Amino acid sequence: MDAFFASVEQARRPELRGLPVIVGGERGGRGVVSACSYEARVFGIHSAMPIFQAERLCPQGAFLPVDMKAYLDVHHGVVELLGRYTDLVEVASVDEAYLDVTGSRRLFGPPRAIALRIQQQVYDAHGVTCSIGLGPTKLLAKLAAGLNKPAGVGELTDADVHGRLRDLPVGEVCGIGPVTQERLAALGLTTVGMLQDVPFPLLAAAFGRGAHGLRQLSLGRSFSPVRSERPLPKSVGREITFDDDVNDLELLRGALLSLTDSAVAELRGKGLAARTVALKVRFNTFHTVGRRRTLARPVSATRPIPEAAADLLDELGIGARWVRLVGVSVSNLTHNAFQLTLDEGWREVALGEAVDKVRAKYGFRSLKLAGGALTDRRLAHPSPGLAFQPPDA
DNA sequence: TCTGGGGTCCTGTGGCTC
DNA sequence: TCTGGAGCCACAGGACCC
Repeated sequence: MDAFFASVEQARRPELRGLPVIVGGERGGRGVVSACSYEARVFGIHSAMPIFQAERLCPQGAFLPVDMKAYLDVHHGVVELLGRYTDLVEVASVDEAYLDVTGSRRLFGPPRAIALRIQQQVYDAHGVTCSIGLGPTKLLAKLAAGLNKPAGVGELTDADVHGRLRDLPVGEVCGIGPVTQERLAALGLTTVGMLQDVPFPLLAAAFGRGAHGLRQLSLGRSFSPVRSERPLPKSVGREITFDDDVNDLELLRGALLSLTDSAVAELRGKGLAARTVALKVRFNTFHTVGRRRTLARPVSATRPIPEAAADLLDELGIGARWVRLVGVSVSNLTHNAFQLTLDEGWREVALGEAVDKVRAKYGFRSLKLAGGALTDRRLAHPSPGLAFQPPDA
C-alpha cells in the first residue's frame, strides 16, 4: 500500500486530499511519524521522523493520530480481495503481502494483468492505491514494488539482477539498513553492482558470517517460498515512552504493571502461554538495557508475569537515573494447553477468566490492577498498549 | 529539541552437561 | 580423575522491518 495510514485518512476525509497529511504521535509530544502522504514528503517529511521535526518542516500540515482500527479494516478488506486470486497469500505486515500466482495464470491471465486488476479493485473498494512488484523471488518482487511507488506496477527478472539492479544504491535492498550501508560505504561499496562484484574474501573479512547473506541479497536471491499459514507469534510486548522522564520507582512499577496486564490479556486472548519475560528500560541518555528471565513453565495467568517483570526491574536497579521508556514482552510462546493452566493453580486460572469476561463485556479499562490504575492517573497519558484495545462499553 | 511501538532474526558469550 | 570439545540453552544486545 502507498503511504498507507495517510492514504486511508485521505480516502475517508476528502477535505484532506491533496494536502500534506502526517499520521503519528501527538503534536508537541515525543512521538514520530508513522506515515505521511506524498504531499508531505515534498517538505522532506518521512516515516520515523520525530514529530517536532515534521512540525518544523511543515507547520501547515494535517497532523493526525494513528487510528489502527480504521487501517486494519482496510487491511482485512485487501487481504480478502487478494485471496480471490490465489490461496498462497503471505501477509507480511499491515500494508504488505506476497502472492504466489504461479497457479493462477490460466484463470486470471499473466501476472501483470492480475496486478492491474488487483490495483483497480483495491482502489474501487477502499479509495487507496497500492504498488505491485512482479518477480521470481519475494526479494525482487518487493524491490520492484518499491521502485514503482506510488500506484505503479513493475517487474524485475533474473536478467535485471545483472542489469538494471546494478546501479541501485545498496540501501534500497530490503535487509540492508543504515548501519550495514555505512559499513559497506567504508569499503567503497555503494551500489548493488559493487556488492555483486567485490571479491568474496574481502566481504567475508569485513562481515564474517554475514557476508554470504549480503551477497545473496545483492543477487536478489531469497529462498523462502510464499507461505500462507500464519505461524505462532514469537513474542507479545508493550512499551511506553513517558511524556516526561521518570525516576520514581513506584511510578515505574505501576507503569510496568499496566503494560504487563495489557500484554498478558493479549496473550490469553490468543490462547497462548509464555515462558520468558523480558524487561526493557531506556534511560534519558537513550542507553537501552534489557533483562529477561525464563520461568520454570509457560504461564498465562494474571499474576506470575507481572511479578517476574517487577523482579527484573528491582534487579536492574534504576538508582538515580531518569527513565524515558519502559517496556515488557513475553516470548517462548506455546499454546495454552489445559495441563499448563492446571500447573498454575485453579485460583489463577479462575481469576484470569473472570477478568477476561468482565473486560469482554465492559471494555478493557473497566478493570485494572490497582498499581497500574494509580500510575495511569499520575501519567499525563495512559499506556499506549491500551489504546489498541476495543473501545470501552 | 530531541529520537515510537509493534515485532523478527541474528550473534557473541557463558554456563551446563555429556 | 581430569580436561577439552561439542551441543544446547539462556541471556544481552543490536540490526532491521513496517
